Amino acid sequence: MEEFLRRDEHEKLYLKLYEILKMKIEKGEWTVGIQIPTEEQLCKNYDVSRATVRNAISELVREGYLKRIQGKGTFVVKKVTPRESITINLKDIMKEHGTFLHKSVS
Amino acid sequence: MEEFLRRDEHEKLYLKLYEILKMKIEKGEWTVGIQIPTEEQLCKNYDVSRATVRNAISELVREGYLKRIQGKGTFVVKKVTPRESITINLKDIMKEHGTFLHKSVS
Amino acid sequence: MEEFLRRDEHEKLYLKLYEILKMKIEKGEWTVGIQIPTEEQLCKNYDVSRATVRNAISELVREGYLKRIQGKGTFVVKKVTPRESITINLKDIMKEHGTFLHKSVS
Amino acid sequence: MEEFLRRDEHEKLYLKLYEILKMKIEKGEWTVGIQIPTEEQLCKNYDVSRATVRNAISELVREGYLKRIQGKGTFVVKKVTPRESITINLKDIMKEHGTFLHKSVS
DNA sequence: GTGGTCTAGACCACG
DNA sequence: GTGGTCTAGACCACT
Repeated sequence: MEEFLRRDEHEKLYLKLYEILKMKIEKGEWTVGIQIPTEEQLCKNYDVSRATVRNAISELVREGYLKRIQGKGTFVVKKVTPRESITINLKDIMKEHGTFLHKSVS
Repeated sequence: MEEFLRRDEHEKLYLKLYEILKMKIEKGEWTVGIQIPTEEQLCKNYDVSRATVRNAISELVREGYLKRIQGKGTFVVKKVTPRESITINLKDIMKEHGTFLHKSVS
Repeated sequence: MEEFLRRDEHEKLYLKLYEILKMKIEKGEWTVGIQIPTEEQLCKNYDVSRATVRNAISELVREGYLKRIQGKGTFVVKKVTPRESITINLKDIMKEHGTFLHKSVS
Repeated sequence: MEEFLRRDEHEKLYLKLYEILKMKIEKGEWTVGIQIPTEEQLCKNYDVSRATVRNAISELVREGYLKRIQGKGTFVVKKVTPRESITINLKDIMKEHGTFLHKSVS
């Protein structure tokens, strides 16, 4: 509900969500230690399936920003520093998924 | 299974399939709102490759008759009115998408 | 929604639900082969926790009336014959699973 | 068809499949460079869903034994040496998934 | 015709 | 009542 996830571009949905969630950590909306919304809730907020949500979160877990604890929730464990933000991370993503982000973000 | 798609003529396969599918909408066999068979199924039914099926469907999507939704299926969204029939339509297409149809069609 | 599950009595909640579900099979409301409502749905219908629902279903699975298939659902696999009715059955359960039912049932 | 994947034990299906596939590499049935069966085929062979197959393969990709190439297939890129086999790997798995494999394998 | 993403929705394991 | 696994089956991107 809060944000928007446009389907039109030829960009992967789960990567769009990944960027949004990462931004929340970088901007300080989600600080280290807090529990983020449940997967179910994120499904509703962004109107995507749970697989898409899990895919986005998994990437952030792989990078060490989030930690999942079964039965409890998903938590922020590392801050995203602005400089190691999007542009830099794109390289990691591109390594794994090939080029596809032609994006900017000031 | 149902139909047959002969390769012999010097006509593009996907255009033959395109005509068949369009006819189904025009004849009312496929009405607005219904989900058409999956790409996989169409491959089997007409014994053609995935690319051929997607090419045919893509044309119908471009013309606004079908709509694809990833993870869900392909749906009929507009009726084909009889008068804008096959032969005529191909001309329209060629006009609009000159680069798309590399010619042909007897 | 349909039924009500009062917490007041000194009876285990999951046993009340167990009785209700068993009755549905006995009465023929749920016949062999059908899929019963999801655990999630039962939680809502009777306003109980997931654990309560799973406890009740587990007992019916143990007795051979229901079968759970991950990713698919829970199904009725054996009819409850009227004569092996509730009160009697609880005794049987207690005999077989002494440690399972920690007692009670007025 | 070839193997068997018993559902009964409380072990994750995708890990059972993971072990089977890994064994094929270790035993030399699948050698470096060859293309393994398609995901679709593995679904049929072991009667599991594609998600389960992908989960099993993903683990082997993470460990560097397999490599997926979109549009082409999945290939063996590193041999499983017997000594770094199951027992040792279990540590990695246990780190990620907690204890659950009580397994042996000579 | 392969692997990649996505949907929808179920039960499972753990707090 | 959360995250974890699983099913079933669709379209997408690429070769």
